[in-house]
Amino acid sequence: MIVLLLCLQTNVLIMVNLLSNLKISVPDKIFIKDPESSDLGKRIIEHSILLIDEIGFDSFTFKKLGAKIGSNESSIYRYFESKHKLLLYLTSWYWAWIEYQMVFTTYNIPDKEKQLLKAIEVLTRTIEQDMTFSHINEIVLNRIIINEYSKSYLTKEVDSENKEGYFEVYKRLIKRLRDMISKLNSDYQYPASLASTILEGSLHQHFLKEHFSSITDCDESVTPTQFFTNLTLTLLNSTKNGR
Amino acid sequence: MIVLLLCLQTNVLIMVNLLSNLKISVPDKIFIKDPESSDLGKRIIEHSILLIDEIGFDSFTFKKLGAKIGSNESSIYRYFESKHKLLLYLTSWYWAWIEYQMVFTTYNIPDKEKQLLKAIEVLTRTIEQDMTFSHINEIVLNRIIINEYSKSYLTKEVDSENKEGYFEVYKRLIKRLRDMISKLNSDYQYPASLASTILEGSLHQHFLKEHFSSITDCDESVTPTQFFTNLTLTLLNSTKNGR
DNA sequence: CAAACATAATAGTAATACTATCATTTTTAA
DNA sequence: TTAAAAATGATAGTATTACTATTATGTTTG
Repeated sequence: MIVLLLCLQTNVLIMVNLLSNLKISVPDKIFIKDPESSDLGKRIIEHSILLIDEIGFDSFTFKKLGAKIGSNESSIYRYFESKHKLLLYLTSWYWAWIEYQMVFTTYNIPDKEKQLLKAIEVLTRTIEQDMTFSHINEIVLNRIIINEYSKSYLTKEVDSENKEGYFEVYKRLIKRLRDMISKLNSDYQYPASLASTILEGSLHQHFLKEHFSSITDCDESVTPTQFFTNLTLTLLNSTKNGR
Repeated sequence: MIVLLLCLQTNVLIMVNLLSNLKISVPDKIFIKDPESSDLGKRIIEHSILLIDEIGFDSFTFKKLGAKIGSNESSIYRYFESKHKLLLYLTSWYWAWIEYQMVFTTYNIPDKEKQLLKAIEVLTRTIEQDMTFSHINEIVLNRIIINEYSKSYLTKEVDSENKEGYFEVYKRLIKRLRDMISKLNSDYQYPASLASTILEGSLHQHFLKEHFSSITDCDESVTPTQFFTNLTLTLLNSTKNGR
């Protein structure tokens, strides 16, 4: 047990070190000025995460954020043209961070099934450890993704924004998962739908656990990871070799 | 083929007749004044569906709706205290209508598996036939559910609104599906999570089909119904009798 | 036919989601 | 070192939103 904890801790430390030299890359059309390029920019990101978590995205405004960081509304508009773009930035950052973890932790696993299970774990788990390698609090950001992510694409502008590449990171992540599914069982007919269902469904189960507990089996003892691991393994094993 | 079409047609007709005597019941705390009780109320519902579909819920306002139906903003406020409550009304109505169809079409099916499959079909299919038994266009309302439903519960007020009973219809529908799952296979460990995943996941696959086709297998020839039917049957058959 | 009720018209408010302009401070480059 | 450039701050302004309140007008019904 202690060994396991040490391993986990070590893994986290390795990632923190790697990431402090790496920069999570977000499509640059999302922002006017890169928030990573200045102190004010970083404060905007740091405190927008905290404020959106606190009051919800719908009540969040640049004016309130300005007040919180002792800066001016008009200065924030020099980084993001709207609060919607800021949400796109935060979600792209989050998915790029998850993608990084997924690729990193599955890279050297030769067994395809174990690899897929590890990927599902990374994608569906509750974020409990703040990597603190930066100004971004990943635990809080994870809550924002659960509560607000859908709002980033459930808009009338989704098609034009998709063409601009604003959802590339998310789609790439799902395609990686889809490819792992297909590699494990090339007979399974719906790898992309399964992959997108795992990602979106996991966010949904986390939400239900908090707010509509009567329509989920997930609670303190059962995790969305267990539900989707069981689901995926059962699906892929039973269709293997035309069984 | 002709017989099948006639059967479908007949079923629809039976339902239209039944429903013209029945009233879809929506929790009455959602509205100030029942929109079914007056001509203006019905016009509010009819045209709010069309206008939300046209410009999206985010751009929708009571002022614009008033202009569209030749009525006054202030009159609409006598029916609903906010556009959020109107969305809750529309979604509750929709789920109650789906629930009615599900209960109706599965009632006399003795085979549990066939019954569950029928239920999944009703819950996940594209609405293609407008029942036109009323002022409500179900095809358009279905599109609204796909594009806007999440916004009705992804709010800071979700817990208090849940206590008020605003999501009862939706939860009841999922519980019905969960019970059918459990009846078919009592060994399966996650009947509620599977049921909620089918409902939410189906809306999501319909959305992906329209806007992010690269991360779904659903298209003109593959339906969300097929994906979730295959998924459910495989899951429930493989865990049956501890297999 | 009068009271009750429904709807319409108008006005008003605080907040939102910005844009524009100009002043001040900080950084950088010659 | 100093001047220009860049970043930030302060202020003001606009159209719209999401309502509330009041009063007027039309319509039903007992």
